[in-house]
Amino acid sequence: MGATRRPTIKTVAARAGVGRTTVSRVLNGSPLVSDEARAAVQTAIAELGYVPNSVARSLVTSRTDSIALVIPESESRLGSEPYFSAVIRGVSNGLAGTQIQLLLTLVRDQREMDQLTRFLTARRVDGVLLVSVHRDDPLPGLLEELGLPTVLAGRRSPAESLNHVHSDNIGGARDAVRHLVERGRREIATITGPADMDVADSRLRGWRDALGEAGREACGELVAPADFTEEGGRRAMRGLLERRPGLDAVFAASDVMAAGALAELRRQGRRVPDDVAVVGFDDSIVARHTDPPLTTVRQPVEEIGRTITELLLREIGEPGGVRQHVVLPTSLVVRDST
Amino acid sequence: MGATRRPTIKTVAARAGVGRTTVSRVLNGSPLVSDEARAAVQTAIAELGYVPNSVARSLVTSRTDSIALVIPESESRLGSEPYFSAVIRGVSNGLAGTQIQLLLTLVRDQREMDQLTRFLTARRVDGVLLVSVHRDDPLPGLLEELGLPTVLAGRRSPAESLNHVHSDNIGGARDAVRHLVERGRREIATITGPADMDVADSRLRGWRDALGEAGREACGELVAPADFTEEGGRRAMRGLLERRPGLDAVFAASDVMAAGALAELRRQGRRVPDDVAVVGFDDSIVARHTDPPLTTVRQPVEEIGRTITELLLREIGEPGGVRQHVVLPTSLVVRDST
DNA sequence: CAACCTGATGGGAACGCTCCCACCCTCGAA
DNA sequence: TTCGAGGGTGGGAGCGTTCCCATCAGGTTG
Repeated sequence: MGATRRPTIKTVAARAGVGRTTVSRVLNGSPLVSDEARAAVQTAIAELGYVPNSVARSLVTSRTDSIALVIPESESRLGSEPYFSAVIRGVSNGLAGTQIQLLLTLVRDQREMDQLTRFLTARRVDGVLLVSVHRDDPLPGLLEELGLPTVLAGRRSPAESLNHVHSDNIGGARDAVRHLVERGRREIATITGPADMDVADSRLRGWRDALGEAGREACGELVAPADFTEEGGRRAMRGLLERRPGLDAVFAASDVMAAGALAELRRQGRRVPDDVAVVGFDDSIVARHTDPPLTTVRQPVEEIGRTITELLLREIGEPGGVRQHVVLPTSLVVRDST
Repeated sequence: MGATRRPTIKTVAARAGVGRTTVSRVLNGSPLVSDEARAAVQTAIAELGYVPNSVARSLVTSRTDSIALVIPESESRLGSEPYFSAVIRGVSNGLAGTQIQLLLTLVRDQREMDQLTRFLTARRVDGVLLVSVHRDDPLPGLLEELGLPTVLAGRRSPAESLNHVHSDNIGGARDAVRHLVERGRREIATITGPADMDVADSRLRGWRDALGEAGREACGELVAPADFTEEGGRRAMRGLLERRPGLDAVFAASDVMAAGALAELRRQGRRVPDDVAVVGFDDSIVARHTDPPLTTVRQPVEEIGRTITELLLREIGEPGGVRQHVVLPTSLVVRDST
């Protein structure tokens, strides 16, 4: 019964006529091996089809050669939000060429959070990427305490102490609103993301800044809070129209919310952009397909994914370096909704 | 310098005044432990904040408590295709309540394929989920050879030998085309997915079947091959209009391709649905936002994710059972494009 | 020619766990 | 009273690596 078990380093050593240590050295690229020994080992490896057991290696090196991407979101958002897919793609790109594996962890409730805590405490990964952080998220603090290398996509607040990468949310939002001002819009409202996320704050601030520049008042009635969902965008739009029937422009802090706003505007018989102009944020796939196609702020989401990965790999390679903070530029994509 | 190292099972044993084995038994829920001993161990664990080292455990049990989700796609598709996000969400749901971790592996080129092969050969996961399989994909064969538990979302061919789950692609496509027939459309074309994917085949077959039922000829000129991308859908539509200027309906094998088709139709000044009716497949987020909103075949993608996960867990739990084959139902969602 | 270095090598120990097995104790049956 | 059964227990071995250290050959130095 040829259920031959997998060859180990010992098998290889025996076959190559050398000691275990020499095989290990070849495996790890040590220069302290003679050419003959190296050749013999390599032949043996090839003949046996030997693959090192990385679990055993992990046990002694206490590295896992894997990182976790943690997405702490209510189940609904991954999927409707193309943002996450793009981040994943970027992370995967950043990992290409390394031997590092990507663990994907969706945290939906407290139970999953507890499980993740144990998992991280057990140091089953070499580092963590954290996406979509909320202000009072306990995870960043835990990670800091554990001393586990961490990079955030986004930040808890402008005073973020951990490594983090985000796009220029303030500037992007400002550009969007400036664009509306230039188009001659008089009453420019905004639909914001969740109040406990810095990304929502920043985009709101960009809106406010641009209005200030233009000498307009950023009246509180013009601000409608939502939650980055389509339904939230719809509801926010409804509220705005009730409070300010005369508004002629809306800046939504995400494309998905903008799509909801468009739906509500259509339902109420307002024409876009004739009656109301709409700008989104993200330049996700939905922006190209809405009716009319959406003017939006493009942010380099995939590049965010790649960058957080690179920072994390650096941090894992040489821990305790200076905390990094990278801001990536945005650009306005003008379509037919303005 | 309190850089106290993490407690091990030995530390706990000493503190609880028992042997290592007893601690291990408590950890693994063995009934052969007295109540006092169990209590003592649990107290010690709590006091020390002990977390078992799963790497060490893996080394001896040769289980990894993780599975891989392999997405063998050219980089462009994850992200534009909401399909993958939904599968991921379903998989994550299926894993909730287990201790099993999800590894996400994007395979974009041969190098990454080789790396994955080594990874799987080293049995660094307990099982594999494979999504978006192509007919001549070498991976399923490799997995079969390795005897690694595997479940496919989709299948290589109707004769698939591995566990697999897919939606009723033939039936869904047939429903879509029947719907077009009922709407009185005379010349119904189709835009297909890649010829080397069964999912494309099946949807094509559904189109053909429905035409047959209606006593129409499934003329080859009405078939435009594409690749599940928007640009592909656009090009296919252009080709169809050149060959058959008189067509009045198109069934696209995915929403994203349908969106491309819509764009091309608009460019050429054809009205949808007045001149040409369009049906997509997936009921992804784009379908709701196209202009006009897209009639499409809903498939339960998230459920596919959950189901493949459940099958995989079962297979891992008791290997060598009967190969499973699950088909999930689709439903037609009628919107304004037909 | 002795003392020393330097490169190449291999065995022992350790990483933290599970599992096998031997042991002890208590109990009920013969 | 003796014996066997069986629950509860703990020590040893082993999982497949890496790392530390001792060893050895060969060459260089004074």
